[in-house]
Amino acid sequence: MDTTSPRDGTVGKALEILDCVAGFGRPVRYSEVLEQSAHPKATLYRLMQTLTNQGMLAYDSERHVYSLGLRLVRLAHTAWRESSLASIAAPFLDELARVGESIHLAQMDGGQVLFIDKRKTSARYETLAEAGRVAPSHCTGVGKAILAHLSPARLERALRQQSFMTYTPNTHETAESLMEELEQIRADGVAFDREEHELGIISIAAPILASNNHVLGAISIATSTNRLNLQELTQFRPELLSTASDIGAAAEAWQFPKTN
Amino acid sequence: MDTTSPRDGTVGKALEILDCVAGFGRPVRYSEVLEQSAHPKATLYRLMQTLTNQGMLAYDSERHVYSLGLRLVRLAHTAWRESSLASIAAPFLDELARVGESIHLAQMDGGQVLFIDKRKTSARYETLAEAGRVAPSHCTGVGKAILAHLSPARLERALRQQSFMTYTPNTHETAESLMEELEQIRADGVAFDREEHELGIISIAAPILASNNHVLGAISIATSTNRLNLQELTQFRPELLSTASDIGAAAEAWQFPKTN
DNA sequence: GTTATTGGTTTCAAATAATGAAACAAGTTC
DNA sequence: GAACTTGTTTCATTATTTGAAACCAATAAC
Repeated sequence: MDTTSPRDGTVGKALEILDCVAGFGRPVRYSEVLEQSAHPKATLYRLMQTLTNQGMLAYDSERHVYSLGLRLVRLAHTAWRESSLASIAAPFLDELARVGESIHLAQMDGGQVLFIDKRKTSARYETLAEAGRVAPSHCTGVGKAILAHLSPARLERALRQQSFMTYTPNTHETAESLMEELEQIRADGVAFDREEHELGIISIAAPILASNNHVLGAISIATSTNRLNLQELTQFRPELLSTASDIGAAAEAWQFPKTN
Repeated sequence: MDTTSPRDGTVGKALEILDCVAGFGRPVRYSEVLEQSAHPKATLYRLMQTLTNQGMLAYDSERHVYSLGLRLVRLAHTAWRESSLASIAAPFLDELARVGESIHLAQMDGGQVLFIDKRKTSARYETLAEAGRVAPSHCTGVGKAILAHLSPARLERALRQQSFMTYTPNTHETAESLMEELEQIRADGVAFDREEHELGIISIAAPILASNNHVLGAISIATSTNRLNLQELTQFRPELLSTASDIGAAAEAWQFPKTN
């Protein structure tokens, strides 16, 4: 699972470590990172020291474990506001949420689907726990919707980054089988998740396109099979498509204010 | 406004650039960063190239501007979940939110107050736009609550990082005047924001303490002077204190699950 | 109580990667 | 078309990163 390209100097290595720590999904000891990392003891040690210094890692001196630092949260705040569709799409999502099912907004990030925003049916508040979550693209509605509209070059690269892990009996297992469906999605305009990522969860997704036909992201309406079946989910198709197109148009129009 | 310590190698410089880009609060041109940064053209150029490569910056090739990259959002997701009080505090905040005023959860990060989570009175959903926001600590309720319980050494360092910018007529202008109030806060148990950061906004805040008396963060109940006055806000004092203490206890008890 | 073992930290010469002055492109503006 | 402004590449010099090995501290084994 080699994520980043090997040669990007010292900062590349440092960031690789962040990914590694993130990958554990829990605070980790130095030695655990050492096992994963290809670097020798001393090198890794100093890098992690630097990262801790810089607030990118946090060190709990009582338990001797590292976790990701809060500086990331501070930076992500800005990233989210500026570099994602979230701020533009927010009002449209609010509107779409009135269908009464969960809404997702996602963008592509390194072959994976990165959830940028969400509207939930339940009233429970959620914050960063929701934004920032990642999922594979070959078995999610938003993922396939985006893949289907990628340029051949980008698609090829994205596919190479897929693991094609099988999550459910419905998951695509090969690039070929996926490609076939992508063709159909391109023709149809919407993508379905037919319990491909998680049994019991289905969704209908539409790509968000800029005028140059560049795909910016995707939105989906997701539900559980207990509530609705695919047939019933399809009824939201018009609203979904018009919302997606509205967001695309808004993104197009969005020019950051002339200087400051 | 020199944020990070000078000598932390290449990664330090790289991260400094991220902060710089974040500081603009909007997409920036290369030359704008160049002006701010002390580095020569070529150096900065390559660093930004690397960061872009790594997904820490995003480059819009049409408008020739950089913004913070989505990789940060992905990483921050994990950081937020693990390295902050947010996940532990969430249920307690939900409960406290029933007082009908806004609730904030904050931690200290580099002398500033970093908002980690929030409950709003209005039903409007908010995500990363809320978590990740920063504010000065010398003029906010949560900030002062935390400062008051910092060890002398940490307090001294935190104070050195304060700009003591005057936001309103009520803002503390000197360390001395602030220190005096901190003493009182320590005795009293809660801190007030008396329209020190923004006119019309007041809050009552309590520190979240671990058993070793280490301060982990703070929570506050904030409102506008249109709704309540300081006197009325004080009525929430018992609930605020007991919630803070509950969160502290929960954080104490929280041991990440034995391996995975 | 001594001896391994494991986990973490420091040293220092060698190797590599970062540096930055300057030349070079590619637009813009005058 | 000349003078800017802005962004990109080159290349010898320099400084930082590197990593084997030594070291230290704490725990486990004997």
